[in-house]
Amino acid sequence: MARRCWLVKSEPGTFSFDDLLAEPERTTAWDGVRNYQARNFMRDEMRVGDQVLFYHSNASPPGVVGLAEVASEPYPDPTQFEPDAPGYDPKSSRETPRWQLVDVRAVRTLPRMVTLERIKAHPELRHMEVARRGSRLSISPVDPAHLEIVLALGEAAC
DNA sequence: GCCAACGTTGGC
DNA sequence: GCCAACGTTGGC
Repeated sequence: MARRCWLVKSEPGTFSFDDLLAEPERTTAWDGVRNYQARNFMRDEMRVGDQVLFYHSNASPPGVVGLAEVASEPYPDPTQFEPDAPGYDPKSSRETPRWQLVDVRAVRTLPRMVTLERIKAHPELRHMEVARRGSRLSISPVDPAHLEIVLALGEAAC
């Protein structure tokens, strides 16, 4: 099966790529996603080993800062059952959980972050979901060729 | 902090 | 099923 590539957004003030590196096994459950399209990607299409671009949103500047990978099969997001969690969903039940997630593991920090500005200025990368005006999707599929370009741009001498 | 874009909710 | 109101995202 062809390898799939993804981009996930995170606000560095909430959870940065350095925070991910600091986790045990450099891995965390990608919890709190409450958007059906993003959930469907995790539940139906992500596979262990898929490459993931880690994007800092609401940052200055915003951009891709690291490479990660999918590190688990999908499973129910435990925070949907926790009344005190921001992602608590009273309409979900343990019998038929509404929200699924995967684990994400850090692979490496990019020597040079690839800013949204550079992505938008690139003749091919400008077609990425994250470059779309008004794009709010927190998990999006990435063309493998685009991922390779982003990684190349993220090398120090480029 | 502003505000455009977008998703969700709920009245009808 | 429509759509206005509302809340959130996220660039700037």
